[in-house]
Amino acid sequence: MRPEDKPDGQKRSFVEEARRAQIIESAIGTLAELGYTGTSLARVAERVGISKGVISYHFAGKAELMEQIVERVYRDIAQFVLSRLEKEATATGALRETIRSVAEYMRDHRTQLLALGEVVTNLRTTPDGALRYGIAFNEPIYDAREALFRRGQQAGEFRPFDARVMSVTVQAALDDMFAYWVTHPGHDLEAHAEELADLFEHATRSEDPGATANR
Amino acid sequence: MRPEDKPDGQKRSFVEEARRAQIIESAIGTLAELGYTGTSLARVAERVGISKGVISYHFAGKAELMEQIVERVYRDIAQFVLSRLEKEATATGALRETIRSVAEYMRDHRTQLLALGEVVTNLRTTPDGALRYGIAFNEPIYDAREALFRRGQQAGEFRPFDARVMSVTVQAALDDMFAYWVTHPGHDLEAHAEELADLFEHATRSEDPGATANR
DNA sequence: TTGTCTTCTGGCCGCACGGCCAGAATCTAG
DNA sequence: CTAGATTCTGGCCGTGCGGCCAGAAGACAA
Repeated sequence: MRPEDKPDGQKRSFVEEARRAQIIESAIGTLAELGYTGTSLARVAERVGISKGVISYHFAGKAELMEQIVERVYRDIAQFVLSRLEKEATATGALRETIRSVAEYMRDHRTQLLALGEVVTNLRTTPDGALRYGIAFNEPIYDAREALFRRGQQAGEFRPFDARVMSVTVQAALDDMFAYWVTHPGHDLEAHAEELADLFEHATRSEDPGATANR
Repeated sequence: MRPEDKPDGQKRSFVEEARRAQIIESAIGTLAELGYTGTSLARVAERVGISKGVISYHFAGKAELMEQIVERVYRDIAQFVLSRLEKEATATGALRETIRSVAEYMRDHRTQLLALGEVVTNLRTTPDGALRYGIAFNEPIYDAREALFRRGQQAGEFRPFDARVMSVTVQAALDDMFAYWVTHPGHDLEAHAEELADLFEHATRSEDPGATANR
């Protein structure tokens, strides 16, 4: 019996889990180098040094492999950033720390994030051609950040603005900071992040400097 | 002799140009609906109601067809936005008008911009797997907007900030405004654009309100 | 050592793709 | 009307893909 046919989830052997991780990492590397179109099961297998059939043995198909990549990378970055935010009391500080921590994660996980981008913008599972993830994929991020902005507005730290638009824009700024850094290897990622933090501090802060308490 | 073998460019017959345009439009529609992977020459031909070979007759290959799409859409939007900017005297006004005009273009050219995005993020012509366009594609936009920001800074309208980061971020905000609108059909694009204009006005304006003249 | 369960190999299958071409159809100039 | 140029058809070709499987190889408990 092939293990990927199991109902869902529990009790995978250690060896099996190791193989799955190995294949996932190979797929991540291939995605980052050759893009989604260039990532065939044959190439992923070759990079590990195994036969192509092993992937079919451990994963239900190419789609499941891709989804595992998204799940793993997404969970990882979310955990990293959220753990950093716990220490921040003010909304202003949390916003700046969001940008800093994301930049730091990008610096140390370039390959994973490139792969994530490839899958999110290309994987289609339904026959109608709709993207499996797409932008809607960011919705949980938008929601969380929106809540942060509202808190800052109620505390008087932030001026009144559309929290949803601000959330979307922050995410866009972070995504393109990454994309720009990837294509400009000499670019100073840290400085870019600080510049972004300043940018959004100016964009969000209350017009009246004295109104720090709740009005 | 096949017309696509001509040295480059001039004297294409009217009929031929019409066919090329027809095929390009079909490709744009297909890209917008089914994405890059789903856009085969067969499907593009089917949508026009012609044989697949006609595309090979009028274009050197799939890559040339895709490049023609980019060239056409890119030139169109650039012309639209630049014509709007001519009327603006101040850097602040030009920034706001940039955002407004791009949003208006998006509203009226949804399909074209979807297709442009598909090609830019997927077309690879070199065997090493590098993207044909990628983010570097935005470089002329960055340069022009950077010049605008510097002018505003010298005029005292804008605070000191990194003009390159601000340029990249404005473009990111516009791109994601489009992406968000595409996935949320009920979203108010115009309101989003105004919100963005406010956002960047706060982000860029000089700290000292009195310093409107050159210092 | 033997038997069973897990894991892997190597290769085959059908499919969709982009490219290509021989010849048919259509248009146009003389 | 005729001859040549332009445009199109329909189908064939090689390639690479994801999926699949029969049987070999390895791990391990009895």
